[in-house]
Amino acid sequence: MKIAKVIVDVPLMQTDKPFSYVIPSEMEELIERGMRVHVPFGSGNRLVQGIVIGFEDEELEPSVNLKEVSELLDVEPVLTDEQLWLADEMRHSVFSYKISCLKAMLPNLLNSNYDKLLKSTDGTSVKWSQLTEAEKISSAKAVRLGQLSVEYLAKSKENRKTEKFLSIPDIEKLAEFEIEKRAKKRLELKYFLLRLQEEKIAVKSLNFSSQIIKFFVEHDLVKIEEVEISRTKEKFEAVENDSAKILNFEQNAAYEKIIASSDKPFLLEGITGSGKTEVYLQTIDHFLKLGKTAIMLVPEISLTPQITNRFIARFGDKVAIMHSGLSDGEKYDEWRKIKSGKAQVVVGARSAIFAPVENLGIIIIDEEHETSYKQDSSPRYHARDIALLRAKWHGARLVLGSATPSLETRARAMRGVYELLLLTKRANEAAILPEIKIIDMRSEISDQSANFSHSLLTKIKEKIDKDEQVILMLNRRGYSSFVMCRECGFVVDCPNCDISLTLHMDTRTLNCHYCGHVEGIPQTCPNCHSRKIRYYGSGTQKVEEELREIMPEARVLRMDVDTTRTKNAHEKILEKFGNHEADILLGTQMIAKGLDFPNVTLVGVINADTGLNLPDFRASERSFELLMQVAGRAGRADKKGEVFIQTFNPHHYAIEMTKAQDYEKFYEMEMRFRRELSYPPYYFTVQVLVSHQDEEVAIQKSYEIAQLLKQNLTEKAKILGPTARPIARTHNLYHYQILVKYRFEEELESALNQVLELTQLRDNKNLRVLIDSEPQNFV
DNA sequence: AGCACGCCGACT
DNA sequence: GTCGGCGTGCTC
Repeated sequence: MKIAKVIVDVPLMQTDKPFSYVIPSEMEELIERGMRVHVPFGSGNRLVQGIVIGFEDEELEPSVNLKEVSELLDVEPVLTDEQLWLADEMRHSVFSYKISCLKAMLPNLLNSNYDKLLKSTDGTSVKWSQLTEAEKISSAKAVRLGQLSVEYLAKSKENRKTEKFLSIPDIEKLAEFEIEKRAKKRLELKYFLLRLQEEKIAVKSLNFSSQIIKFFVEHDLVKIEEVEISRTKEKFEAVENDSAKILNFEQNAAYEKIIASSDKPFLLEGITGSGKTEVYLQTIDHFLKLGKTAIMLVPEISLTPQITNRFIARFGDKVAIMHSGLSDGEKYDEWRKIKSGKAQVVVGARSAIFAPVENLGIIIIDEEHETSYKQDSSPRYHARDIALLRAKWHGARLVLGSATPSLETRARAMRGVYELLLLTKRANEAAILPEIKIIDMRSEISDQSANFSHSLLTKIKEKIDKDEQVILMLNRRGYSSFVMCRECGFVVDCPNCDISLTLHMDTRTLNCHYCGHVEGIPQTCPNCHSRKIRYYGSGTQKVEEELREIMPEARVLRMDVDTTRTKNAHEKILEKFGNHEADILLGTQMIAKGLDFPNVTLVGVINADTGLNLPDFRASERSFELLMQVAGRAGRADKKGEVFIQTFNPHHYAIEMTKAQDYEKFYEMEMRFRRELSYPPYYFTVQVLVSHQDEEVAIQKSYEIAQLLKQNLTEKAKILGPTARPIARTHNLYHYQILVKYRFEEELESALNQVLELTQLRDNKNLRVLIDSEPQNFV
């Protein structure tokens, strides 16, 4: 008797282990590791989805009565052996359920309901769900033999995009077929088809009515087939081809080293404009030529057409793009394209690291310092860790690229764990580094404006007069707009969370960013009933208003969460700005990344400080990275760029090092500080977050947990807290956190698992415990 | 999560 | 006497 070990889709601690099911004999030769199944689960035998992770020949515990697998959901495995292994490896660090790890690797569509369409070579097709059990088995065998092809079908129609194509099975027959002279349209189509060069033509591109075409179909003169088309296809057609550029000496040295050895990962550290992307493109090309595949990770926020088009231009339809803007159906299309081997280059955000490519040659993580590579919900994996595992499995290269590497990465490069490759020159040698000016807002507050210094305003005017463009960044971290009464100072707070509500001008509502609570904007102060209640939209909106008042002649484009909510809004704004339909692009962080507008000669940072004083040991690092990055937007072509940074902390080292554009010095200073305070990269960190409705319970339990950790860890581990979270209450829960700093703790994993076990006790029913290894955000 | 088993209160 | 309250515990 053959038995399947199945991980069921019931994300709970008690069910987080393989369950054994008997494989019905007719399924025996079809079932494989990595396939999805339906199995009866629990006393009610409700059907749940599960993933087969292995087999046993004998049942290990004959005492338990095994049930049978009800249904095989796949004809070929949706998860590879490598992915099953990745899930096992991941689990040591993410403290999540195995099923969650597995599901993170599948497109959403496969995690929900869908059907399969079996297509035979003669064009007929049948839905899997309509087959009898016996037919299912014979069909599956036919798929194996290549007699049938299979297509997954979402239950909801809009997930699939097809187009009808026409082909001519027998041109002779068509030529000989007589059509009456008075049937002018039919004759027209006949001659059109006879002159046709292409093998297939899209029906919609023909200028003939469906009636006419139907006549040809009925006489077997033409064949119509419905072809699923990739939703992203249009994009490929619009991009012009591009070929490799000549590398400069440094770029070439980096290229040679990367292709030469896979001993250790590379850190490609190159200043803005040094041509990292060209190195990526050429190394990828090298591996493609060897018949291998590539994964290129880019932060979600920079996954703009400007970036993706460079890959499409170079590699054409070998590229699959994966980002969160795609619908489930589109993501699924791309996944299939990769899985089938049609795409060999995957460009995508964090989750693209799981792309089902085989024969991986190289993984590149651009802007490796970006925190978005760490998922901030379960499973809390870091794409870099997954990349290391995959590179190991495939013997592939791993390249981490950045102008401002994270301290962790750079420190590893210094210790020789990674090989450091430096690009110190701009690829376009004419381009010079921008000049950065720090404006001390303590002495320069303009009487005209609350946000602009006199010198920045003057400079903006000067640039606009010269017909050059300006980018203005408002640092929104730790700062959002709220409604306040001018009379009594009352601020509207969220009833569930200890935080003020954020104003959304587009929907005219007050929203809580934590629990999603929404309410209307009050007309009078709820506290003192004064009418002097004032508000502004997003910070950017307020700045925009000010700008319009001071400089009515300037054309301003605003880019923030409010203006980019709709699909493609992002792209449209950038396109407009690129066409010089505006003089000023005003936005939040999202404008700092990867944009390249040659006509931009001034970058202004309105408020450099907001991120600086956050209660997060990475606050300086983040600010420095962001400022360096936004500074890089100025003067990328032959025009010289200028950068104005407004700050109330002009002597903060993150600001001073930005002015000097000196990563090395910043690295040194920041490392010293991290060493003194025992933070990464000198120590590893893990955070335990304890939440409960009752604050007393939350406090008490978090002390218990801290105690448990102390008992199980060595004296060298440093346990901070428990302390209340910066926002102590959200969703009506009180949050307390414990931070463990450690170097070598063999018992850490088991101690943390013990903490999780605690939550299983009945008196801890309402206690929520989250474990986050190497947390990236403390606010 | 679901679902059943189980052991106490107010009802035809 | 019994219907049903939801506390407790298990799921191959």
